[in-house]
Amino acid sequence: MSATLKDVAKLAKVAPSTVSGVLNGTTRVKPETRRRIMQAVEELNYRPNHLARSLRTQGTRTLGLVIPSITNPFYPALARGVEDTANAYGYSVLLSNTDRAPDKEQQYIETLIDKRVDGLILVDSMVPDSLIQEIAQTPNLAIVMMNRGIDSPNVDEIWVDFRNAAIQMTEHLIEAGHHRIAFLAGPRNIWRAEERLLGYQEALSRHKLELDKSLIKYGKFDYESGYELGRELLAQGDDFTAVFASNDLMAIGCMTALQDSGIPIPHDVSVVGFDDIDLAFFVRPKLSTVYQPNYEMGTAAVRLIMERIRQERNVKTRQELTSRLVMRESMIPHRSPDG
Amino acid sequence: MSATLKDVAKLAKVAPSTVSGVLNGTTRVKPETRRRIMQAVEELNYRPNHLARSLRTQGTRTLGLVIPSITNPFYPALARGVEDTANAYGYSVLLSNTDRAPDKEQQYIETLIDKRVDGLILVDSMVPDSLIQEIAQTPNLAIVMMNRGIDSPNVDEIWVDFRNAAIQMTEHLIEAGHHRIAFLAGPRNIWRAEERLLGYQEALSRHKLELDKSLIKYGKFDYESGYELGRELLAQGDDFTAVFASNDLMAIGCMTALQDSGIPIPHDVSVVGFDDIDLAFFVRPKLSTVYQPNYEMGTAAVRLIMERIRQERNVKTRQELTSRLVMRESMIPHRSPDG
DNA sequence: TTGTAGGCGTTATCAA
DNA sequence: TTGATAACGCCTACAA
Repeated sequence: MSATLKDVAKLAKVAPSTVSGVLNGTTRVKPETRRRIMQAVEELNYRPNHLARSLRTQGTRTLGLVIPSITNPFYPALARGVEDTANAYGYSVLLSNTDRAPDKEQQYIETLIDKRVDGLILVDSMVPDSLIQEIAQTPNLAIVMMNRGIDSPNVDEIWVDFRNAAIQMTEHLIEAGHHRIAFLAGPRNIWRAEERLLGYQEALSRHKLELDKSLIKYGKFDYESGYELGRELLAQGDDFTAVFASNDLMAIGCMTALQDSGIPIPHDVSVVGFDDIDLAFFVRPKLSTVYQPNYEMGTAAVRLIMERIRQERNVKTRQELTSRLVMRESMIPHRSPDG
Repeated sequence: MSATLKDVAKLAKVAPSTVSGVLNGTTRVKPETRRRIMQAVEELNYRPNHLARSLRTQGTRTLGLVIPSITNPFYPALARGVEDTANAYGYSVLLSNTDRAPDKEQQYIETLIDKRVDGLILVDSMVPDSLIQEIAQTPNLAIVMMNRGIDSPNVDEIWVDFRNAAIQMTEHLIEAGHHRIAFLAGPRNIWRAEERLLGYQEALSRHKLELDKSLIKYGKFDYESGYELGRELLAQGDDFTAVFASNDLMAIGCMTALQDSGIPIPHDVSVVGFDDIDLAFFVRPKLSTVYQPNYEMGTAAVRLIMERIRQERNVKTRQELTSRLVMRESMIPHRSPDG
C-alpha cells in the first residue's frame, strides 16, 4: 500500500538508485532533479522501509535490553536511561524481562539476535559464560554487560562499585559509634548481593571489629524477608544497635518489623538500606541508603555500544560508576549506655 | 558469517525452498530428506533471519508500546503485562517514552511504523485525533489506545472506569460520615484526571451534598503538589474531615503535609488516593486507595491486537476494565462532634 | 549526473 | 515429493 522507492522514482522520472542516493545524501544531482524527487516523495508520502534497508545494510538501529523485570523498582530508571540515549542516537529499544531465569534469558537473547539487533545490553545476567562467549562472536553485534564480568574482548562491562559503597556505609555506621551492626544479606550467588556483604566484612575488619556471624542474615531482597529477618534478629535478643540491609526493600521490611515491636527508629536502632528506590524517601523515618546511578548506567551502556558500532573503539572497556551515601532520617549516632 | 537457508540447502543437497518449506511445516518431504535437512540445520547452527522473513511476509512479530514514561510508577506493571503476553504469542516489544509531548510521541509512532511493527499500543496518547486516524489506515497494523477514545473503526480501545471508581470511593467516604471532603484534582485536560473529578462530583450530587469549590484543588499528579495542596487546605482553615486525592503521589504528599502540621491521620482527617502504586502500602498509615488493573490492561491490549492480527475479529472493540477499592489504614469513619 | 544490475535471506507460486 | 523462479524494498558498485 505505502509507496516504495520505485514509485517515487517513477513519479519523478528517474531511476530508483538516484532517489536512494539523493535521500541518503550519497549522490549529487542537479537541483531540478532533486526538486522533482523531493516533490514525488512529498506527494506519495514516501517513507523508507526499514526492513529492506536493514536487510541490505546489516544494521537495524535497534538495541535489545535484557533485565530481570521492569517491575522491580531498580530498573525503570535504567531502562529510561537506555531508551533516551538510544533515541538520541536514532535507535529503538526492545525490552525483555527474564525474571532471572537463565533459560528465559537465553531465549530472549536468541530472539534478539535473530531479529538482528545492533547491540545487546545484559543487566544482571544469569546465563553461563559459555553462552555469552558464543554470542560475542556474532558479527555486527555490540554487547555490554552490567554488573557481571566476562572473559571476552568483544564484550564491554559496566559496574557499580557495590563493595566500596558497602564499605563506606559500614564505616559511616562504625564511626558513628555503632559496633554491633546486623547485616541483612541478599541471596547467595548473586554478585550484587555478595559484593555488599564483602564490603560490610571488609569495613569491620578495617576497624578491627569482630565479625559475629549471628548478626548476618540471608534474605531474598524483598520486603517480606526483611520483615522476617527483623523478627529473627529480635528473637535472638541480641544487642545490635544498627542494621545494614543490602537493599531498601529489606531495610524497610526490617524497619517495619522493629517498629511493630515497639522499637523506635532511629532512636533505639538505626537502619540503613541500599539502592535508594523511591520508597526510601516516603517511609518514616526516611531511609538512609546508598544511591545508585541507575539512569546513568543506562546512558553509559548505550554510549559504549555506540562506540563499538561506529568503530570508534575496538578494545574491551570496563567502566565503573560510583554510588553515593544519602543520609536521611533512619540512622543516628549511637551513644553507649555508659557513654 | 551465520549460515543462511542456502547454506543449509547446499549441505543437505536440496533446494532452499525445500528447506524453508520443511522448517515452516508447509511442505511434506520424505523422512530421509527431512533428516538430512535437520542435520544440516544442526550442523551449521542455522537460525532464520527475521529481517528477510519479515520483508517477505509483511510481519515483524514486533509490537510498539508508547507510554508517557516507564519511570512513572503507573506504567511498569502495564509494560510487563504487555511484554509477557506478547512474548507468549512469540512477539517482541519496542518501548517508547513520550513524556506526554505530542511531537515526541508522533516521532516515536512514525519510527515504529517505519520499522513495520505489527501492532501499536498507545497509552494516554496526546497526539491529535487526525494523526491517529491517519495511521489507522496503515496496512498490517493493529492499533489499540488505552484510556482515550477515537472515532475510527480500525482502532480498539481499552479503558479503566475511572469515573465509577471515583464515585465508589467518594460514596464510601460519604457513607462513613464524611460530608466535607476535599478533592485534589489532577491536571486539567488530562482525561484520566478529569474523570476522577467528575466521579467525585457525581457522588456528591447523588447524596445531595453541596459542592464546595474551595475544597477542590488542582495539582500536577506529583508528590510536591500534593504537599503544597495539603498546606493550602490547612491555610484555608476549613473544616474538611477527609481528602480524596486523585492519585497516590498527591495523596501521600498531602498526608505528609498534614502530618507535618501535627494532624494525626486518620484520626483527625482521612486521606485516600487513587492508583495503588507500591508506595501506598509502605507509607504510614497505609494508604487506602483505588487499585488499577495495570498488568491486566497490558495483557488485554495485546490480546486485542492478536485478535486483529489473526483476523479473528475485524470490528472495533471497546473494553472496560474495573478498578476496585483497597481500604487500608488511612481512612476511618467520621464521628460528628455532637454525634 | 544518472541508470543498470545484482543481491541481502526469505517465502510463495507453480512446474516438474 | 521437490525444485526453479520471482518477488519483498532497499543499497551500492559500476557503467553509461
